[in-house]
Amino acid sequence: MLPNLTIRQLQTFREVMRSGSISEASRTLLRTQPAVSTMIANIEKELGFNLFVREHGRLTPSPEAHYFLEEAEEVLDRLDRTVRTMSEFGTLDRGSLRIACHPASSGFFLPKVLAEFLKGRPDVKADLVMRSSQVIEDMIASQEFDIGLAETPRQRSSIRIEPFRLECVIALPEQDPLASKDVLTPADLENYPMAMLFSDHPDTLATQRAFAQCGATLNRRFVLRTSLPALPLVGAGLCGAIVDRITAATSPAPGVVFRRFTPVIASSIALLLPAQRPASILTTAFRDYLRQHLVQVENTLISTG
Amino acid sequence: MLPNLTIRQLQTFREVMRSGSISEASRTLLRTQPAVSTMIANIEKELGFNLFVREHGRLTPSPEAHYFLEEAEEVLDRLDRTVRTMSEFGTLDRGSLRIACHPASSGFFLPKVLAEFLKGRPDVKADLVMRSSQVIEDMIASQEFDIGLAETPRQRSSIRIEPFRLECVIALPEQDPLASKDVLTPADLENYPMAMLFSDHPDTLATQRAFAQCGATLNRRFVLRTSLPALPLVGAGLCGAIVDRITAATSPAPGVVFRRFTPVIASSIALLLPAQRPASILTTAFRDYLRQHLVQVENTLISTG
DNA sequence: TTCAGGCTATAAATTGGATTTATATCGTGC
DNA sequence: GCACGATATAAATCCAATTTATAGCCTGAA
Repeated sequence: MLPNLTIRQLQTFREVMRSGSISEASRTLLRTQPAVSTMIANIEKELGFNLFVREHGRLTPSPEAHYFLEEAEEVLDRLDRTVRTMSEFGTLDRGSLRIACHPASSGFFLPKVLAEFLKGRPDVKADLVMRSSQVIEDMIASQEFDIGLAETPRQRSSIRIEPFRLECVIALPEQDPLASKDVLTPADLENYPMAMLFSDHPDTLATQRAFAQCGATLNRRFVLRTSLPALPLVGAGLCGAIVDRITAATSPAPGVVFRRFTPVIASSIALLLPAQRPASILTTAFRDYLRQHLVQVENTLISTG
Repeated sequence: MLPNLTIRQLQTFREVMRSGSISEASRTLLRTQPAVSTMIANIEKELGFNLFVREHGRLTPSPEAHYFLEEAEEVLDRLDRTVRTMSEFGTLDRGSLRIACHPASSGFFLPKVLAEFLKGRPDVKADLVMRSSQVIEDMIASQEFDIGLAETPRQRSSIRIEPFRLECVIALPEQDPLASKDVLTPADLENYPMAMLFSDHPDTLATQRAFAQCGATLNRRFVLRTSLPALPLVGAGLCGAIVDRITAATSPAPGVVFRRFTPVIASSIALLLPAQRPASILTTAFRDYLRQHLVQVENTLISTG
């Protein structure tokens, strides 16, 4: 029959060995002398042999006691490391984040949010990748990644979706006379040189529909893969641009002003989370943090400068 | 404030993770379901975060729970090894013996006793050295060695001494007419060729005194450092020999018979143990075992063959 | 739909091991 | 010889773990 030792027994034994005395140990352990005395006696009973030789009312550790001390220290140290590590999960000081984001958020928005979130958490690992929205959907469904930010996909049982409705805005050179208006219409932009995304993109399609409905001519001067490079073009006075709200809210854009547009062109961006499996504490915290920032972008009014 | 985990909590958690269910775990742990349920809840409270997501009355482990499982297994394994090792001390299956013996016991007696004692204890280490009795005394006093067997030294506070009085015997060729006698006297051995130890040795001195007292002539044909090589000389019919009891009792001696001698020449052999420090369990057991064998040698009658 | 049977959670009662309180014994040093 | 500091032991107490009892929830079968 093997002995059955408890952590408390190991701690008590260690302290008795360190101090060389039961009374002394009882003081540092904030217990009474009999408590320690009986606990040591119980350990000895469990082990089946004595750890100390008692003579003249003093304790002398046996060779086995010295060996046991080394073992006990290792067990206690191991447990201590575990406890420390586990409590770091609770304080968000440990863990890993696997984040997949779509092009528009990958330039400034997500890096900024992530940087803020990780400030002061040197032991948190992060894996941040940029992919097309379709690919992100699969990466979340397959649980390769913990959090996705992409254009809202159709409902799938393997993904939890939190959508945000973000109006696109018009970027204009700040000197342009149109910048005096709060809200622009297709008529205002009749034949105005514009930078826009590729033809397939929903925002492009929606813009074309808006112009067509008003009978206005859309002048697509620049075709881009992402909105970000439009900003320097606009800043240089070469064109205006239809820009998603995330890019507009976070990217540096000297010499550019943003104005609202009617009819509203809303891109539906969503937080994607793997369904079924629980998220880690860190993922949950970052999800909350990210959501908060998205809500903020959603609610920020575009004001006339 | 760091959490304070117990072994029982770790064991319980591990079982819940393994079986994937509190009810199932409670069965294998031979406890009731609420006991396990509250214990898991308490672990979560201590850690400060949940390890399982409860939905539909089922548990799903969080990523942190998987990590915690690995940690818990390591702690438990470490403790398990400790417990196993410590209980081996109790069953004498582990430990080390450092034994120093004097020449007479080093040839056959101590190796035989040690071999018997270690039978079936593959993990016990032994260090057996042969030294002069004076050196052994110091090696025990300095606690370099655990057990010494040597000629009885004077009292020292750093050594505990257990003396044994062992009569020397006469070795004779079995064909010799003297072999018919039970007890020999110096007169019987008048001018008989003898193998003996060097002149300084107490047994040699005592023998010389005995012969002198009887006015008998002692014929020292062979002078040896130990008694053992005397036996083949005696067996070959070249001489008789004064042999210490330990050598006589345990060494193979074909063609040799042993007879008592008066006046008695007694060598005082002693078990030497370090004072002050407690002996290991294994040392204590071996000391008992060795003592028993010494008593046996002490009490064995030399019978006429 | 309902019912049986699986799961988990919670409250209250119980238990048992750890702890405290109280006391005895032994040695050492003054 | 006596105070002091050590350890051991017994009895009382306390607290955490466990059991008992119960309720809620979901699933699958009738």
